[in-house]
Amino acid sequence: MAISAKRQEILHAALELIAEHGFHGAPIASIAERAGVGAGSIYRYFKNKDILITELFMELHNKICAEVLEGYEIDKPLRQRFLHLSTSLLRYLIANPMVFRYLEQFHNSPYGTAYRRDRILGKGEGDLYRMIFEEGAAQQVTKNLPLVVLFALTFGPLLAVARDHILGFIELDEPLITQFTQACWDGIKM
Amino acid sequence: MAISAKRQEILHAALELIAEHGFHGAPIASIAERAGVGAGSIYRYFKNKDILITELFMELHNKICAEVLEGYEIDKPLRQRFLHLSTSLLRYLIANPMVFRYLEQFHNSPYGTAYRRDRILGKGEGDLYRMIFEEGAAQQVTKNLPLVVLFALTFGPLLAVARDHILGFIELDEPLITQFTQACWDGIKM
Amino acid sequence: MAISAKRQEILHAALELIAEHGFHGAPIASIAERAGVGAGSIYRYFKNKDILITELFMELHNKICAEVLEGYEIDKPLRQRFLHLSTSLLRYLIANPMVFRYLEQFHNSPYGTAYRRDRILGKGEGDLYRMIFEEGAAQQVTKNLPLVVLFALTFGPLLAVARDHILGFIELDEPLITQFTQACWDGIKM
Amino acid sequence: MAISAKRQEILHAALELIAEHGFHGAPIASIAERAGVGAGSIYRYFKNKDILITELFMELHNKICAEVLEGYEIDKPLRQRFLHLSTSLLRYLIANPMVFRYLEQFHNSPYGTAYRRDRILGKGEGDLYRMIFEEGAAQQVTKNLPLVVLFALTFGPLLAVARDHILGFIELDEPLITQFTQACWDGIKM
DNA sequence: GATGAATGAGACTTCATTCAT
DNA sequence: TATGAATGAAGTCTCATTCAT
Repeated sequence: MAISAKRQEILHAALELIAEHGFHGAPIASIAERAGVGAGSIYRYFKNKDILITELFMELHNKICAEVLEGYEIDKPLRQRFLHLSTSLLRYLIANPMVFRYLEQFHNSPYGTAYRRDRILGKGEGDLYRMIFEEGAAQQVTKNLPLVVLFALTFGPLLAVARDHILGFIELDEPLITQFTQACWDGIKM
Repeated sequence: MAISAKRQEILHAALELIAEHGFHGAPIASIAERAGVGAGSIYRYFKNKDILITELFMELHNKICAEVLEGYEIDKPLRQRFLHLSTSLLRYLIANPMVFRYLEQFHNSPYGTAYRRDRILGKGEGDLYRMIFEEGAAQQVTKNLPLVVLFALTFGPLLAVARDHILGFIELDEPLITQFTQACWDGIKM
Repeated sequence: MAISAKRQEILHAALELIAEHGFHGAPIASIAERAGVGAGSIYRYFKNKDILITELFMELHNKICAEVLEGYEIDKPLRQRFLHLSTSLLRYLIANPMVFRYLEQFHNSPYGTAYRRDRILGKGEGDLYRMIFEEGAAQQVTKNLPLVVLFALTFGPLLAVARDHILGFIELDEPLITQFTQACWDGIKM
Repeated sequence: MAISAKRQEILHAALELIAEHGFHGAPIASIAERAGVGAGSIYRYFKNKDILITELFMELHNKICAEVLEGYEIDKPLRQRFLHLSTSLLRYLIANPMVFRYLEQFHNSPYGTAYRRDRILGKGEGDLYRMIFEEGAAQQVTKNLPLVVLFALTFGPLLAVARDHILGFIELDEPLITQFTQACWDGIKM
């Protein structure tokens, strides 16, 4: 197995176990077993469990940002840009339920606390949303509310609906995704 | 100490510790110490830790339902009823940050998974929202979307904004609460 | 078993194992087994292994100081006081070989490093020796050398000869003890 | 790098690490890193860690013996020979603190136990001392005590004072070294 | 020959739960 | 009834040693 393949194997095993059973259900021994490596080997790739967990988060985060940027056109109208971002994000999350559940676990844990503020501050894909909200406020297209509130009106429903889809409470097909993201836009538009 | 006072003491201690430090930071020994009882005594009131945690959730849940119902008038217009429920709920959560954080911990843990479906099925205060959405759809006042999606459009932003307030990212005052709940209504209204 | 009896049992087990096999040969599990308690129980009496080891040292140290003071008469001539202390100490060490070997392990470990300076500074029985050396220098009875050197001339041979006795290289009987301590006195006297 | 240069590199790295941090602070990986070789390579030169440690001891021991013999004149008077040996040994130890600390670590570990008897039996430089003590007893110049006791009276203070110097509790300069070794002689002379 | 990735036994420590007092 | 000491399974991490490259 190539050197970096093993690292990915470990990250993948951690992703699956944590997504499925939470942090409690993912002891190092289980991660190692599922990854097909010895328990001690994990420590060659990650200094400790915290770092494994945090690096996994960062990889997933980067992946999502890249995904959402795909096809994003910065000179389109605000509404269209908003819908593009939200639709892409939602599609990605429900297509990758493990990623979604991992991120949920992560943000609701001591590990993730430090990274919550980042989202607010607009690291990553948040920055694109922030630009939309700021332009929107200037042009009186979106509501003149604090950024934090607009983020809540955007990500709150999106994550909730993704969760419900993944838990099987609803089946989000393309028409529904479209209707849903437009409803989100209704929430923030002037 | 009266028998049921001691039970409340234990629940309160658990609430505080779990809200503040998560489940990891709330071993039985600490809960007992903060409650001012012996560790063994907890097992007189609760068969095991899981049950303590679940019963605490149910008590908080009931408390919230009762709180939200306060002043609820079923024959007011849909919009007004929606705003009443959402405003009350949001006010309660930010006035009781420990409750909020406990519920977050709970829902993002193996314990809470089983109870997520309940919300969807309309146990508790969800039932009132459900009636609003169903009436709204019939009268073409609210969007004709699946209930689950409407729930997401309602609770998603509300919980997100409550979290941001509690984490100190924003200060929700009355005017902002009003603007915010109206924005939520904008999301679901036709 | 009385509460404090169990603590003593643990200390005794640690003493034996460490004296016999060194720190490497005394994992918590073995100490617990020899003490006849569960491994976890040790942590009820000692916050961690370091503290167990340090507290054991302090108990032994205090015991030795008490032992050596037995019958010590501060108004006797310097030589007699020196011989009393040294003889008592040597007798105690060879009568309690485990104690001796524990102290040797302790002083030659990261734990003990911090306590070496104490001896120099005259904590414990060292203080009595220090008084002898200072009076001796003033009266021109003992050599006018730095305290540290006089300590080395006193404790160095004493510990060496105790070790050899315990390892079976020599059998120290009373006459030999007497001759030996007098030789030590010869080393420091003017 | 010549084959035996690599072996020396490994021994030197082990010496430094063990002297500085004890056996706990000298895992094979660290020794290899400091020696500039791969971890596995160490096993080409030494069957296992125990043997590396033991061989290092033997090299140091031989070095010391050679050093002490330098300028030793077997037909000088006993006192002069004693002072020569002790002064040389002490000078060497305080000039090579790593060597001293390694030897201390070694002797106070499971590795070293087996080698303590050797010293008593007069391997190495001990043999020269033994001759002095035996001649001294015959000529009634030194005390008529068991060899083991005379060794203790000689090496005990010497090692103690070397340790104190290395730990910084005292600064041994030439005059002090002279005074000190004479005091040792006072301890063993008739 | 040399390397260093891989291994897994074993170390310390925590904690839910039991039970004698 | 209430207590809290006792337990031991389970978790994280280290490290001597091996072996494929």
